[in-house]
Amino acid sequence: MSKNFYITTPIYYVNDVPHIGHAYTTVAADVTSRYRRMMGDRVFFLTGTDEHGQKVEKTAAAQGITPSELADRVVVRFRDLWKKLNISNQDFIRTTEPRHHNAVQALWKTVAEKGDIYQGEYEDWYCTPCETFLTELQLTGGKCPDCGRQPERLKEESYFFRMSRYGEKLLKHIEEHPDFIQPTSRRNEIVQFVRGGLKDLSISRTTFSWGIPVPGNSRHVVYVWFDALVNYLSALGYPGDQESFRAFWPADIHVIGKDILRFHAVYWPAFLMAADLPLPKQIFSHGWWTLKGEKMSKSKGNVVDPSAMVERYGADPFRYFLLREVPFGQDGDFSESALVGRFNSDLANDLGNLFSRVTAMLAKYCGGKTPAPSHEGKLKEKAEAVIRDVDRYMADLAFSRALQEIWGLINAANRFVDQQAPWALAKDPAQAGTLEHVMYDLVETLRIVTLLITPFMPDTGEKAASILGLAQGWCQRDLLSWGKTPEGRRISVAEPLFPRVEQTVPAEKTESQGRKKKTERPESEHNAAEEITIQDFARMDLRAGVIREAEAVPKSDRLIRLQVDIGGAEPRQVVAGIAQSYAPSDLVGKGVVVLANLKPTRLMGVESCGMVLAVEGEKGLVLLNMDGPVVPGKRVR
RNA sequence: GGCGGUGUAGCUCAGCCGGUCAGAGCAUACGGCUCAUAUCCGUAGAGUCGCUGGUUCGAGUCCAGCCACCGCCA
Repeated sequence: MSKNFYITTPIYYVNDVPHIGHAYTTVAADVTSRYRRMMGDRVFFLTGTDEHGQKVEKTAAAQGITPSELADRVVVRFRDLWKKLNISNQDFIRTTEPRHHNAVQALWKTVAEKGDIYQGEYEDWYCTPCETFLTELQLTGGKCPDCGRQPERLKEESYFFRMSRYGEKLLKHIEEHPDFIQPTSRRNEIVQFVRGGLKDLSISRTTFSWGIPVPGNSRHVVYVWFDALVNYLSALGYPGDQESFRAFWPADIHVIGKDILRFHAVYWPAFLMAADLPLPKQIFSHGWWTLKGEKMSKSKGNVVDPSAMVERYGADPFRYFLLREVPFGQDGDFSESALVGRFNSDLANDLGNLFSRVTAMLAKYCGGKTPAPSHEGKLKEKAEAVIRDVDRYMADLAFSRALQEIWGLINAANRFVDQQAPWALAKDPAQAGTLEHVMYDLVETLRIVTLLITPFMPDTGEKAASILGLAQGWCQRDLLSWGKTPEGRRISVAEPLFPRVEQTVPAEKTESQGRKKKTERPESEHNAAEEITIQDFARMDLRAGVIREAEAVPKSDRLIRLQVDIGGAEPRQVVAGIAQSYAPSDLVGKGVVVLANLKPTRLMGVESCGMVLAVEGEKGLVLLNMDGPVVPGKRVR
C-alpha cells in the first residue's frame, strides 16, 4: 500500500543568487512531496547545491578565501530560503561532501571499466583577455562576442564519455516510456536532438582544480555534469548496498527547469545506462517566469527576489501563486499585481471568507459544535469528485488544475451557503434539522478543503486545522473522505486567514518607470507602507476645498455626491463613501482635503473626479479639514 | 536554413477524434443576500475563433499557402 517515492530538484550552483526560478522548482517538488506523504507514501525529497567549478574557484580567489570557505558561506542563502518557504526536504546534498566524492568516483570507475571512458583531446576557442572558453557557436565572425578580439585555439587533454553509443538505446527507452520526459513538447525536442546523433562528451578538465579528481589521474577534475548529476545517487548512499538506494532508486521524478533539460534527459540517462543502473521514471521540465514578458536576468536587473515576496505576502500565498497562476511546464509572466489579485480573490475572498462565514454561523446557530454527520448531499458528492480529480492531477504535476478543482469545491460551498441561507433556516424552529444538516456539510467541506490545500499551503493548513479542532494526525489519506468529523466537535470562529492586501501598484505607472530604478518600484503593501521620497509625495495633487453642494446618491446607502470648490471655475464633482457618518446637509460649507489628480471613475453610475480624505474614527469616517481659514484650491504640502 | 509549437471576448486561456464549441476565470456593468475579510450569490457583454483558399451537407475543429510570435536544432 505504502509506496516509496523519490523526488529531486536540481542542485543549485552556489555562485548564483537564489531567484524565483529556484523557488519555483523547489516549491513544486515540495508540494508533490507533501501530497505524497499525505497519501501515505514514504517520500525521499532531495535538494542541494553544486559547489565545484572554475567560477567558484575564481570568486573565492578574488575574495581571498578558499573555494570551500566560499561554498560554506553562500550555501546558507539557499538553506535560508528553503526554510522561509517551508520546504520539507529530507536531505540537502552538497557536491563537496565526501559521500558525493565517493559516488562520483565510483560511477566513473564503473563506466571506465565498461570501456566507455577514454582519453583524448578537447579542442576549443579561448579568449585570453576575457579568460573565457568559447565554443564555435558562440563566436561572432570568428571573434570573441564580448571583446571582439581574435580568440586562440586551445587544446586540452581530456577524458571522454562514449555517449555516441547510447543514442539508439535512449530513443527506444523514450519511445517505450511516454512519460519519461514531460511535457510532451520537451520530449519531442529531445527526440529530435538524439536522432541527430550523439557525440562523445568531454567529462574532465585540467584548467582548474576545484573539483573531484579523476580516479587514477589527479591532474584532471571531473567536469560539471558528470559531477553534478550524480548527486541523485550519492544522496541515497551509492555505491554499495544501502537500504536507501534499494528503496528509492530509480527516482520517481527529477523536477528541473527547461534550461537543463538536455543534461537530464540525454546525458544522465546515458551515464546511467553505461553503469547499468535503472533510469529515473520521469524528468519533468517546467517553464520560466518572465517579468513583463522578458526573461529575467541579472544584467537586466529585473529579477524577482523570492525572499522579498515571502516577507511581503507570506510563504503560503507566494507558493499558491507560483503553482496556481500558470500550468506547470508552461512559461508564465510574473507580476506583483497578479499575485495580489490571486491573494485577494482566491485566498481572502473565496477561501478565507468561507472559513469566516461558516465558523461564525456555526457559533451562532449550533453553539460552536458540529452537528451529527450527514451522509448525503451536493457538497458530499462534489467533495468526493474533487478528491478524485485532485489525485489525478497531482500525479501529473498539474498543480494549477488541482488547485482549480479545490477552488471548485470552495466555490460550491459558498454557493451552498447562499442557496441554503442558514440565517433564514435559523429563524424557523421547524427547520432545525435542515439547518444542522447544512452546517455539518459546510464544516465537513472546510475540513476536506483543509487537507487538500495543506500540501500547497502548509502553514494555512495548520491554522485551519486548529480552527476546526482537528486532532494530531489529521492530515492523512484515511481522513481524506466525507463524514470523518464527529458530532460535537468544538469549532472556533476563524480570524481572517488572509487579510486582504491593498492593490496599490498602478499598472500603467510601472510601465513608464520601467526598471530604471528598481528600488523605488511602487509595491503593494498591506500595513507598513514603503518609504517614499518627496517626489513621490508630490505626484499627489492634494488641494484644500470647500463643499458647496451635497446630495445622497440614489439607491446607495453610503455614497454622497459632492460639489467641491477647489479653486477652479467650476466646482469639482466627487463621490464619497461617507453617508453612514455624515448627512448631506451637514456637509455644505465644510472644508475638506481633496486628492485632485485621482483618475476619474464612476461609482453607482455617478462620475467622481477625485477623492475627499477621511480617517476611520471610532464612530465611522471622519473628514480631514483645516485648522484655520484657507483659500480653496491651495495645494496641500 | 531544418523540425516543432502558438495565434479564440479588454486580459489569461479551455475547446480530444469536424456537426448545442463559440466557452471559463479575471476585469467591467447591473441585480440579490446579510452569515462573512466592503466578502458571497446571480445576470449581462458579443469575439470576422491570425489571413486567404480548399475538402465537406456542415470547420476554431481537417488540408494547402501566407503573416506574426515562440521553442529546439543548425
